[in-house]
Amino acid sequence: MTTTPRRATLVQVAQLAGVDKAIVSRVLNGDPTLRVKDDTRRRVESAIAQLDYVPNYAARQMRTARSDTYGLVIPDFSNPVIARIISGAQDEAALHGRLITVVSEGLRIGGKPGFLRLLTQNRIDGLLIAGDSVSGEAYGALRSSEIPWLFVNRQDPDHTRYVVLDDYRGARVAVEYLIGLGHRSIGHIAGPDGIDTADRRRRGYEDALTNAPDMKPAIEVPGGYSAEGGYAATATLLRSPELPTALFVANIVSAVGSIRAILDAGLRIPEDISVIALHDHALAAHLAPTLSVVQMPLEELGATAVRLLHSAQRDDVVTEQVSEPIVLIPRQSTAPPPHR
Amino acid sequence: MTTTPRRATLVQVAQLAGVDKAIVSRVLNGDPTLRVKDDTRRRVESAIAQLDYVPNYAARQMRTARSDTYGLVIPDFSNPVIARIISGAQDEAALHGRLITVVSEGLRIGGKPGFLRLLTQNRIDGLLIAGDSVSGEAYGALRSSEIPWLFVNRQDPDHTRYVVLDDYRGARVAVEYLIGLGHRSIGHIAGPDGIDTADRRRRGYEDALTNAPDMKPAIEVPGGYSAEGGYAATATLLRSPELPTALFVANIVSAVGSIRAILDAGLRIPEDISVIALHDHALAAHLAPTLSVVQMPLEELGATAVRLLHSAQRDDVVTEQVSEPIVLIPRQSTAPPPHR
DNA sequence: ATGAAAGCGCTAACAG
DNA sequence: CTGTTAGCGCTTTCAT
Repeated sequence: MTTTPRRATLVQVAQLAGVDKAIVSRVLNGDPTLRVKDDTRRRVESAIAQLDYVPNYAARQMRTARSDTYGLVIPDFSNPVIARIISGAQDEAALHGRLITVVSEGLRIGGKPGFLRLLTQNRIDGLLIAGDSVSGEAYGALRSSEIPWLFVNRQDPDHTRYVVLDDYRGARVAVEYLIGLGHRSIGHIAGPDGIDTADRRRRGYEDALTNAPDMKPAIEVPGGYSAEGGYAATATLLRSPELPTALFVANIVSAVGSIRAILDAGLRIPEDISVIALHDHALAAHLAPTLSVVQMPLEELGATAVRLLHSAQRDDVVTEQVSEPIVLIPRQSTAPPPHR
Repeated sequence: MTTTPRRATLVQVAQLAGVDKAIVSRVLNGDPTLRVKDDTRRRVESAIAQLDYVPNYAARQMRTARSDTYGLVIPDFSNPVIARIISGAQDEAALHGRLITVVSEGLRIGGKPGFLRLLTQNRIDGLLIAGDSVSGEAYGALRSSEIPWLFVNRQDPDHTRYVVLDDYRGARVAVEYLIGLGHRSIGHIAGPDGIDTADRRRRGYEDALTNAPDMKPAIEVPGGYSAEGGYAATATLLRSPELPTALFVANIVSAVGSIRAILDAGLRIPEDISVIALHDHALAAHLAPTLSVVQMPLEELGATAVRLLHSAQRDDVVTEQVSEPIVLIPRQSTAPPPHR
């Protein structure tokens, strides 16, 4: 039988250093009001090092009622757009010495949504919501909770606490690029009806058309942000009497479905029709054809969300937009329109 | 000034119910040795409901030295294979009333790897490692830590605590399907050299060839598990003197690169060359052409990992393999070989 | 410049 | 069947 070496506590450090545990605690936490002799401080620090002391997080959390952890609710880990938001948020939180606990919105623990567990059990100091389905009862629980929260990439029902991307500008950049290539008839495979990100992209598309001369009327088909949705919407759009020469797809995942619908219809990309999508991800550069995109600042969105959660007061109105950098990445899927 | 309603504590519940807090605690935790009058139990339960009482998690954690949380180290949130492992792990943990804290292996907090923070701060009751880079010093910290840990989809350096997929069988299923279609010359775009998942897939490929009659020799090119790697390896392979009629790609992400390399070379899929990959994800059904795959039980892998972590003793040797369900999903990218 | 003391909210013996 | 007790390890206020 080997005895498991019990982890050192504050008291043991204090004993070794020959001081009271209060001193050790204050040294550890960098208490600015603390005045100690250099020698004392050194003894404390060497005792900490010698015992390999690490503060007990649970005890500290209990005492301070803080967890140094933020929660993040996401729709689904398999969404590549969300993945980049998580990365940005986690890295930013780490800069503040904090962790992020990510839960998917479908998760249920003991019959209740998993994120409510986070909320009520004092496990987090703040909550970010990047999911669609926090509404109704769950939103009520949020509103009445004591911890700060913020919607990410999505407006909250009351439009008071959210941070979103500048989807409007992203859409304009994409469509104006197509116009610059010479396209005069441009269709839009939109996001789901009634989702605010989709609305902003749609307005960006429409305004880009309106502000250019000689454009054919807008053709919009809502497609959802899935490959299936993109396929179906594009198939529908391709049956329009007036076939556009270019397509702006609201989301890179639906764009994959779009591309297949176009190729399935016997059309070539970009010879017959150009395609550009919003958001980038690793695969876009390796699809056939490689996909032109407008890359949106998703990591920055996640990071900004953490910063705002960190600094904003519980009842502040926070309505931020992240606009930089928005980058056009032309690849094979866009070209000047065909002569007809 | 509104006074924030302080959350109810165990003592308040006990007072309201007219019993001692110990009783409340034991009712709450379902202590099997507890004998109480039904009436008492009812009073306790109604007091809990009335005060909307939720146990303070930090206090409980401090007292019990358990956090009801497992850690999971991943290479990267953007990896679709990893995403499904996370989902499976999180759902299984929820069934046991536990949460999962996911950290990417590159994360650093205060100059140290983020997962070490989890480990030393009593934040987790166990750690799953699905990343590549937990080795050397970090692995030492793991070995000497008191909490149980388990490698997922990857063998640990000592080959004593891991759960992996049956990559060998997945590979055989894929290759034997190609053989069944009539292919006699099959190439392999392999995973990274020296990674155990890649080795098992390679052996499955080789054995499938060996066990079939009239097969042309194996052609293997290591490609990494990235789209770039798949593109480069496939481009190399296509310059072989003996061009295979089918390709088994070790990973779905690299398969995207593979497809593009083949199309870029002016070959058609599946008319000139068939392609099948290991692992499925949502996009595979929407690539052009849609991609045939062998779907591996990634959610089950995550869930099994949690179950093993949960039940195995700290020093048990755990070397599990998850084999069910492995499902062949034929799509457009595979067909009988061309007549030559 | 440092120590003493109180207590955060909970669980687990043990006593009755 | 139920109450009492003794902390878990830490931070913070107040003395000295």
